[in-house]
Amino acid sequence: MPSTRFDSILAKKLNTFVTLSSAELKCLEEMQSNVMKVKRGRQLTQEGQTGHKAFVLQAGWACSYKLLPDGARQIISFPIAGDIVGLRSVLLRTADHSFSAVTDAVVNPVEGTHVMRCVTEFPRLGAALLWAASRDEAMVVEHLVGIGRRSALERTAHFFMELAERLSLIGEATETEFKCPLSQFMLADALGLTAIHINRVLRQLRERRLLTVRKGTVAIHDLAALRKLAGFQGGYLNSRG
Amino acid sequence: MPSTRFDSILAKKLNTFVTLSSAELKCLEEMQSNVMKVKRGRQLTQEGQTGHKAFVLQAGWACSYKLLPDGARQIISFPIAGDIVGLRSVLLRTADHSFSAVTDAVVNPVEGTHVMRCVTEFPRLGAALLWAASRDEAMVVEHLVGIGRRSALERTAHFFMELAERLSLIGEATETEFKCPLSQFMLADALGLTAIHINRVLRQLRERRLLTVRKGTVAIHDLAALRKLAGFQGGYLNSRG
DNA sequence: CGACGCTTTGACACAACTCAACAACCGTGG
DNA sequence: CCACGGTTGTTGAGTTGTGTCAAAGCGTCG
Repeated sequence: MPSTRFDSILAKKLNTFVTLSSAELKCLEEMQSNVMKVKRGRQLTQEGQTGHKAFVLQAGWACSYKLLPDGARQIISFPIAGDIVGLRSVLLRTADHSFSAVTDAVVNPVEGTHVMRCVTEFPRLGAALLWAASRDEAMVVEHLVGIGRRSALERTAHFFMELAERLSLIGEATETEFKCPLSQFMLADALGLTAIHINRVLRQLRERRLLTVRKGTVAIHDLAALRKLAGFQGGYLNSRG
Repeated sequence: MPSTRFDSILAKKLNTFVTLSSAELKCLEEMQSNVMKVKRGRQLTQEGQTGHKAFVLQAGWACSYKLLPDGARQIISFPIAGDIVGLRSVLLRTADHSFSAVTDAVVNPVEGTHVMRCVTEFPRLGAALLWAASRDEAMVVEHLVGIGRRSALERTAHFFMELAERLSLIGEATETEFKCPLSQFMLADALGLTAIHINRVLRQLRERRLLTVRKGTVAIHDLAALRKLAGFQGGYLNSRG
């Protein structure tokens, strides 16, 4: 049994998919040896940039997004601790999205070549990373479905359900509550809405006694009703699918 | 120089990313040895299904989509010849989307385990497949941005620009025209709109002398204006980034 | 204390949806 | 060959969800 005391949060996550050998764990930890603290709001990757790194997020919140010519922003995802960002951009030669810290955060920059070496040397580790990437992609797809075919209310409910589940998997959420440092502007840019409309939606969720957002924490009042409203099927989030 | 006469369309595509050795090509062709004809409308993968295969599309059009409880449908993508479908579902144990043939089509079912073997035995081939997967994901992201932040008109223009580029890469489109067997209902479900509204948008594109869709073929009248309207940056589609 | 960022609310505008009807097309079978 | 039914496309009128503009409340931090 490999040591667990010094496992990174990423290792814990991948371990739910396949149990990694100590050699594989060692490789994974080496990959994350380079630590970097970043201030909130700091941009780490710029869309269109080449010669970039991937990042493992150790602590804090981040967001990946694209900007349009008219200044509009679409947020793709909110990576949290244990998530990998920019793996895709390593394969395509040029980053297809930007990436910023939402809160003060800790990240590990990783060279693309380093990742490739790990993957070819330890195929099982490669498979685990692929699984994580697939999970991320499934989240983007679910996001697409939400924006395309769910009402603002359903979409917002779904967003918080997914977030709750993800945070709970890393022990940062209970059944009834979790921290969430996202402003209504960010929620709006993620959900394809206006900050003003998000505000109205949040009020409705509050008045229906489903969910309250206040001072950076989300309180869930009626989980069952929320899941029903959102049509939430969390199967794509954990490895036991 | 490896033979090109018997290369599959997938091999051609991957070859633009890295030049494959004959051993790698052989492995790739073996992967595609299992041929299967499917009638239009036929569903090949069902969301939630486990123990599924991936598919390489050789000819014809397909679509991958998700259905919502209320019967609404969101189309994720329209795979065309040379595209791989369902790779992600192989990693996650359960398919996260459905997959149907839009026209009569020819596909190669591929076992997930077979893919994994190819990847571990030929890392460069694995990298090439990863590149293709990254490209597909970038398309989904761009799709998300469109639905979230572009108007119906811009979004539709962008959709056709991307399609034109993809088809042109496999030699199925000229600068001014290509075949497109998608009904307005499908366009609607892809673009997060109503068929009725798509119809109005298409009329507008026609009246502005930008693009005409008629009888399954799309005629492009003003490429430059369309790209500008759509804010189209096709960099994510080809391997020269 | 003022300034700034974020939230909240109201009144109004507009893009996209719904409902309804009809026209064009296509494959099928008589 | 034509008649037919079903699918797809087209158009109009009216509705609604979400965006826009404007203003005020609230917290926090310097």
